[in-house]
Amino acid sequence: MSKTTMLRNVPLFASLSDQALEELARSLGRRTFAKDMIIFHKGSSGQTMYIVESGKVRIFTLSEWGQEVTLNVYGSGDVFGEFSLLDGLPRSAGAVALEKTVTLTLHRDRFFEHLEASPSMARSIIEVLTARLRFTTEHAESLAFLDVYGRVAMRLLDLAGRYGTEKDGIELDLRLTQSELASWVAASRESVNKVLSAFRDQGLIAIEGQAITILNLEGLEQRIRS
Amino acid sequence: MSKTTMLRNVPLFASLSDQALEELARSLGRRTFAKDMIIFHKGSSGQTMYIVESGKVRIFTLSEWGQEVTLNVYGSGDVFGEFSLLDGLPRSAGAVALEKTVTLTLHRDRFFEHLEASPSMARSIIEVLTARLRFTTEHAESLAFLDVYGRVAMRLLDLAGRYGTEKDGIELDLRLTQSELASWVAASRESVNKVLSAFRDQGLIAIEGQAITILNLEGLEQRIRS
DNA sequence: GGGATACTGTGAACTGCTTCATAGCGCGTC
DNA sequence: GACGCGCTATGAAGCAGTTCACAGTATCCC
Repeated sequence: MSKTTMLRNVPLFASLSDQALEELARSLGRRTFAKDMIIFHKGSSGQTMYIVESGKVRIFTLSEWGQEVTLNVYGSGDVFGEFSLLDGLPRSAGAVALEKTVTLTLHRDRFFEHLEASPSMARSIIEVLTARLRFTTEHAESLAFLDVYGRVAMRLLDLAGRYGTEKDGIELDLRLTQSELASWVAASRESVNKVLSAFRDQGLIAIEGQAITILNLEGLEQRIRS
Repeated sequence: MSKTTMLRNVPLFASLSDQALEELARSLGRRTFAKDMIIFHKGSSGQTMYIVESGKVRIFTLSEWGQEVTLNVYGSGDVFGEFSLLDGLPRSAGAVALEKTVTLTLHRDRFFEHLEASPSMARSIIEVLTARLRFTTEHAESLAFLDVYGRVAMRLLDLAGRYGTEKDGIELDLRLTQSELASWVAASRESVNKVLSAFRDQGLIAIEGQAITILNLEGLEQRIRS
């Protein structure tokens, strides 16, 4: 896939004009990371945004008790590190390559050069950021209202939307343990286990080792409305 | 207070240059609302941002069962309706004047005119939005981890930071009922009542009718670390 | 004042979730 | 193969928070 096409699929840039996009694409660099290589550390002063071209990246931080907690996992086409690109603040979490991964990179200075040259680009970036902020604000509040079933369902749907590979349902082949899933939905590992079992028994999902297949999207969605 | 000074206190515009700010100030209108007047309805296509010059505004929406839920209350110096200004999407909630209130207004078209003229303004807006997004994302997730005590403490501190009037502690003279507070922290009215009583007994706050005075900020902060 | 209305305060029963405990399973390694 | 290790599975006990029920208090209106 061309650099321009990759950029086009980044929500932040999705509504840019073809011309602006191609110019921006020319500023993209490319970096390759071997498996288990650290891409950046929490607290470091980030100046770069990454787009995953191939491979998989884990975003992590340390919990209060020094344990690594996975915040997110990104795959081909996903963007990470864009906050530091935009606001210049230090990285709020670390990133590590889960396998060999190739990324396109965009440097803060390059980005703002383009921005100054193109007012319409500023406008579209602002609109996208605002929409995202609006969504996050509304969404986040609803998290506290949901029970564990709802929160697990929500997270599964989120993952499905981002990684689902269609195949007798939507398959999630992320290698995530129940403990990780638990930390994402603010619940105990045991509760998540029981929720998953319940979903399986209801025919909403299928479980095979660490792979989860979503059989019934709508059923899961209904579990969210508390 | 002058229009320029009001603008300067809006986080979104705080880092603009004096010149840019004064130009923007000239585009501000002024609107006055009588008590209980609707400022805008949920779903309407907003084009305007408001800065409260004097008075008090309640942001509200309807719950699933048709009941009005207060999302926020804004007072002098606060900004509301900025999402629709920035992204052009419909209002996600309604706004009503709680008392006679005077607002400064900024129209979407005016705003973008200035934006196109000033690239550095775009930059600073993007940085502010991103910082806010970053904060919201990180913060919001922690909500689900907190117990009711923590969530109430958090909300009280938030309100204190925005409305606190220093006076033998930080006084919150918002007329908010326990039910409203409860809906903000995703808990039952009864639980909130018990939490408040506990905080009072611990000497963290004082309660007089619907006014709450925070006596011990640090004590409250400690209740947040789950 | 008397009555209606809205809010606060508080106990009792119930429930969802956590914590604790224990067992089983899969996999790598010696 | 046998042991250890990490993950999954499941049941029992405990607890935080909800729901329910009702009493008390302030405020507004006739």
